[in-house]
Amino acid sequence: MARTFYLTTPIYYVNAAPHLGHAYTTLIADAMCRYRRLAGDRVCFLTGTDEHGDKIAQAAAKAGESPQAYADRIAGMFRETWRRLGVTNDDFIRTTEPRHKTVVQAILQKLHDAGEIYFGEYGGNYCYGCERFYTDKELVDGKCPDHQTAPTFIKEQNYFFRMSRHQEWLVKHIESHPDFIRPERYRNEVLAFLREPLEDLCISRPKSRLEWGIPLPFDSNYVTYVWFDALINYVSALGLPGSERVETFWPHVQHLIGKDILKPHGIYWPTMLKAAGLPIYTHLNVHGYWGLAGGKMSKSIGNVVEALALADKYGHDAFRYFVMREMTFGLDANFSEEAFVGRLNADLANDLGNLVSRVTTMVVNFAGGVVPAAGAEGVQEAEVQAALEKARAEVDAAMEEFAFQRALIAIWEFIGAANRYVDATAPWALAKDPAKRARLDAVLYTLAEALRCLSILLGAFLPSTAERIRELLGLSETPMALSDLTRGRLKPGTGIQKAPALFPRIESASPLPRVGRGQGEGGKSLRISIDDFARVDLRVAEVVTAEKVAKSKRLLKLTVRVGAETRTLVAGIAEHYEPASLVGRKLVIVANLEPATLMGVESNGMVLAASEGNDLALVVLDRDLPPGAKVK
RNA sequence: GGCGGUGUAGCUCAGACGGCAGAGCAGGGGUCUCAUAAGCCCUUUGUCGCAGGUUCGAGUCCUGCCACCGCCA
Repeated sequence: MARTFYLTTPIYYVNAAPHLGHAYTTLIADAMCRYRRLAGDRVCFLTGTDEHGDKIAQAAAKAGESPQAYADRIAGMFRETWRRLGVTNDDFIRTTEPRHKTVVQAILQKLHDAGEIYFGEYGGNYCYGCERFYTDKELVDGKCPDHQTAPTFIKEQNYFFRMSRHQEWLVKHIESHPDFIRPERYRNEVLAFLREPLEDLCISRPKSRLEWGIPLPFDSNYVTYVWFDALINYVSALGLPGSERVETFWPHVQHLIGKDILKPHGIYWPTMLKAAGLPIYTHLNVHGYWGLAGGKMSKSIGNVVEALALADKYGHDAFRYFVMREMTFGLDANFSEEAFVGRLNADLANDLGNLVSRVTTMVVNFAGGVVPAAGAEGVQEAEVQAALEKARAEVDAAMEEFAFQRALIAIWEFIGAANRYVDATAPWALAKDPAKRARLDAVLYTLAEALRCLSILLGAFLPSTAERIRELLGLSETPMALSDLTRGRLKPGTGIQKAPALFPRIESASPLPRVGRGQGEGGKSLRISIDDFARVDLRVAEVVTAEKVAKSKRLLKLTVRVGAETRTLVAGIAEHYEPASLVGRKLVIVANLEPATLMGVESNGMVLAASEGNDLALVVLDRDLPPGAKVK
């Protein structure tokens, strides 16, 4: 039974570039919508940008741009990021678009006509940074607790939304709909907040103070408060209330947000909808934060923007997998490059990638690259089938409640079952005995089928990988659907290609000895020849000058003498060495490295240093030698 | 200050109704050779934050304390 499904991400405030937090929200929304499409549902997936308010006007002024030009630029970055990551949003709403303004004004007028809005006076300490008033009690030493700046006393008349009158039914609604706000911890938080009397909500800003907003339809001296404007995007993207798309999708809307914006979505928004005579959303799904410090080791990932850059470094599907597998929906999680690479190697390369690789190779080697006849099914095939059905049911249940982590664990249990099936049936042994041809065919058919089903199960989570698996199976033209998750859809005779590594293992940058496993045998491995090593020109270099690179925490700019030559290089050691302490010291550098520009400084070489966790030590000579001496 | 959450193996975390402490990763051993030094099998480790209490029996219930986090003020 096809359902209608409308999912929104928050619209992202354009005062910052897209980062890990934005990406997580958007990618899980994408996975959810892809999954619903695979299930055959009618889906609308919305994201966009929030572009009004003081902060934007100020950021634009700082950048020397008009607010609109500034918003255009940042909104473009979001659009481009989602395109690059393969996000399948159906629409992208911007609060500066005419279609949005029209709906905001229509709703404001309706509320005004219905007596939900009144004109009143308010005076208080206003912090421009926070875009809000503070009570005397909240100020610390008379200053804004966030910005440490003195607030400005402002007395002004404004329009207020009678939010207080909706408190009672909102509490009842939340109590009678246990999964209205989920997970439960956030529902409790909203209910706790609602134990106190709800105040009316100021929904306007005088134009004398702020022009960058949507004018109130009933008073041109005021613009709409940014939150009131922003929330309405969820409706305005569909059209005016009463229009066809609103009628179709709005009754099924679910929102997805981070816990930082729980209050506007859990309290303001339902009361606004109720007052405007629109249906209340069906679910508010709230996720936690990504921590970057979270332990000892994530120095390599300085900030949330760099964390997002790892998507390009290691692959978009790997990134999707990591964020969905690592965070329990609703709780906080930690992001580190180390954990990312760990997941990539253990789950994607070893389990999934290797399964695809071994199966396709066997079909090519043992069956001439063609899907063989299905043959008879025995106990072992029944086990694979049971594992598939279990995974499918679990994924389905998990996706009902945004439990992406559980869905992926379930899929990986199926991958494990398929890997065990390979070992248990040992096709390479069957291939040696012509009398076992039929059995071999049955095994290879079962495995090819497993890959086909896997491509569907993965379709919502690792879209490119799913597509690549289907290409190998000659199914790139066949649309994916959950309804095809039954044995027997793959036609015998279909040509199968040998798979290149879907997820090459990322070997650790630090040359830790991998002892205890396999003993090497000199294979293809990590080892290099003496000639390989000779290509690296290591030299002794004497530090002539050292200074910090402006605006960088970690980088030092060094001038060094290497033989007769003096060159500049940049080293990420500022957190461990004072510039002055380095002058005159002899270090070891890689002298024939391609030049690179770091923070605007061209670096011609690399300083060698050992590091472990947060500790770092430069490589130095234990006896004096002249600069330029070769190290080998 | 009030309310709530969390604290379980080296790491990340599961553990409705109280009944002999679990998974994945990492580590150790073994095995196969189709495969990405991958797979598969076996395997070590825990004062379950601390201190009391209820109980025949408590990560699991109660009380107090400690640490960290969140919401509110």
